[in-house]
Amino acid sequence: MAVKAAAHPDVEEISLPDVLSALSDPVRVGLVRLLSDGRERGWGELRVPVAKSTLSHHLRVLRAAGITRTRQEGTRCYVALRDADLEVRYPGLLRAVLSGAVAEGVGEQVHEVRDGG
Amino acid sequence: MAVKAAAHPDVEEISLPDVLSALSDPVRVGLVRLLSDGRERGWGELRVPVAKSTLSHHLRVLRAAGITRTRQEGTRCYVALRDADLEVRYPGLLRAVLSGAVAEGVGEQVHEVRDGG
DNA sequence: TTCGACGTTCTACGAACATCGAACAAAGGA
DNA sequence: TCCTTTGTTCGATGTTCGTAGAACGTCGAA
Repeated sequence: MAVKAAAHPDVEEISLPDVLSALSDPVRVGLVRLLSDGRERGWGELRVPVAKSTLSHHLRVLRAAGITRTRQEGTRCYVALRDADLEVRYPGLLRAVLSGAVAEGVGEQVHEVRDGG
Repeated sequence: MAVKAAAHPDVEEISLPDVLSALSDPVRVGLVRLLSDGRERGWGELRVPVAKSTLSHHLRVLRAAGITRTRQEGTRCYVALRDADLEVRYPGLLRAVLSGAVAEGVGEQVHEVRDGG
């Protein structure tokens, strides 16, 4: 199914090992970096050097860990960071991870593409 | 060898994915929680519900990730948290992880044992 | 209805991981 | 020297993960 009622854990259900495990993959960290400005992205805007099934897998892991939220609009899906929820659950964690990732260049393989880019 | 020149990465060599991956295991989080008061522990003081080879493995992962430091004294080994190094490398990360772990009870399977306890 | 675009799921595979038991090596004491 | 203690390493096992290709389902347009 192109559009599915993606399972998003409630804030209370987010688990620390799941979050850290999800963030231990450079591709997923790159996605989080891209989304860290708070703007939502369509999946077509994501440029990741993996097959689309693999990207779907990574986005599912992020979603299941409670790190991102997916919204459907017609056939297209949009993904956004759940930064507020994460801040409530793990204050300071996201910022610490992001600044570390930027400093080390983790996730630079993930890029963004403008419409028609 | 009971005593080995354990490989500790330099502060500059610590990698974020390695750190997050190391912290995504509840047993290792429990060890970090135990050490989070800054006190050094002898391995005999660590009560973990795993075989000693498994404990050795977990401590090696933590050491290789740069999270802990191991010191040898005779036949015994002592382990301590590299909290200062981690704070330099990833400011706020350790505290965020620890408070989340405490809130969720992650790593409670790891206990401490006093001499003769 | 037919077609194309989009994302999910299935299946498969190699790599990495957590775990254990057993064998091994080094330091200290009897 | 022999033995105990302590921690490492090896071999084996079952699981999970990252990855990809192929098939499928859904939506919108023609």
